[in-house]
Amino acid sequence: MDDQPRLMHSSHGVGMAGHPGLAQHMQDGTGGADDEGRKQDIGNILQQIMTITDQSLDEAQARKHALNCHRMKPALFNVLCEIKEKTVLSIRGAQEEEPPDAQLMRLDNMLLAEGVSGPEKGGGSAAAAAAAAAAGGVGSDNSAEHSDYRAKLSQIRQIYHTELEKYEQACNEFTTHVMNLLREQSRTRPISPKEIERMVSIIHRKFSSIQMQLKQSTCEAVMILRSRFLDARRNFNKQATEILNEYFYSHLSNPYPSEEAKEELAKKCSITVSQVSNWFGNKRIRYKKNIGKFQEEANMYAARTAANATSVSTHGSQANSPSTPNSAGSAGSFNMNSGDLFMSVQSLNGDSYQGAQVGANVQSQVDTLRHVISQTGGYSESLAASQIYSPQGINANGGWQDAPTPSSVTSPTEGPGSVHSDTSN
DNA sequence: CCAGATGATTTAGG
DNA sequence: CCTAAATCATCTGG
Repeated sequence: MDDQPRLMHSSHGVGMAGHPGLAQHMQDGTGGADDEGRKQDIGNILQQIMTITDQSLDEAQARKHALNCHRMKPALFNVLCEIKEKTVLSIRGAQEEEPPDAQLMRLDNMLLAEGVSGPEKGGGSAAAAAAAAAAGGVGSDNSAEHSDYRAKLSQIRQIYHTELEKYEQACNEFTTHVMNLLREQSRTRPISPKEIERMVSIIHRKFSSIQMQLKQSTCEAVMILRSRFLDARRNFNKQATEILNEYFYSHLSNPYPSEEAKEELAKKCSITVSQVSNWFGNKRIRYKKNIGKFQEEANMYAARTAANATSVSTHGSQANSPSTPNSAGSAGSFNMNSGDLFMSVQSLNGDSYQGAQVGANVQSQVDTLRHVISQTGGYSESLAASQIYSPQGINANGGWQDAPTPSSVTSPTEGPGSVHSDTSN
């Protein structure tokens, strides 16, 4: 007798832990003579409950059937329904519609963007390529490197999909199982369809939280992969850098590519326009900061473009041989930035003055030539006097930006007529 | 490990 | 929006 409570709380979770009220009610029955008998009944019931798991299915079924056919059953059922309605409503009230999880959406978006959760077929390589392009692009020469990335990515994708499928399947199985169970039980206890729905949504929530973990770890894996394979090679490939540098040094007087020019460069380098912008932004600032450091580079590109643009007057004999770029002198003059030796190119530029369409070409060549000239020691001396070189736009207080008004500076040589020399592009 | 290089991002100004 | 400038985050070579 006094081991009943122990029984109640022990074993199999079949006990009445969930219904303390019931137990209480049973025990605080009216005292008196029949108390003993009542306890006996309760003991029997509990005993039955405790052994319920030991029963065979048939037995249980039979018992259930017996219960269903009990004459008092409908009445009892109604009472249960009534009680339930009261309690369930309060529960329902607390039940919130789950707002779409922002975190989950972010993960989903990312997986989609990475091509992990996208369409299975073809999505793989295409998405990988897209990701690659987005990640910094890269041109032709490293497609081999990307195959590795792609392989790993598709591996991740495969794992992700199988896991996801497994989860989904498990979820569905479990859901149908629970639903069947509930439906079955609804014959003996009141269960509204709403409740089933709620149960299902709870199950789904649980499973989706598991899915979220899966997505999260997949995202992490992809991120790691990316940083390993793509971001790691955030250096643009050599060719791209070359193209950009070429443009930069051949437009040194005004290294601000227009939108179209940016697009063109982006296309040529297979990078994005904003990457082109970034590159030029960085280049300008870094060039300006330490012009001396870039001399060698400048010479190289200047020489190259000058060589390419042969048709111009300045035979490349000197230009073609960058020689030792060690022109400390010119570097010095670059650095000094005193501001007054700028715009002097106008004399050269005079030719282009008449035709806007030629202007751009000429200007760029002037730029490159200026550098070649500044570099090739011999010239620099003679021409330095005539202030040919020095990055024209760069004055003491800074950038190319405020350069275009030569009148503001001491340029006694020319009239303001030929001003807009660097309105190339 | 460090310093330098380099692409990206942030901040502030126009 | 674009830019300059500062700064961050990584990668790289010594």
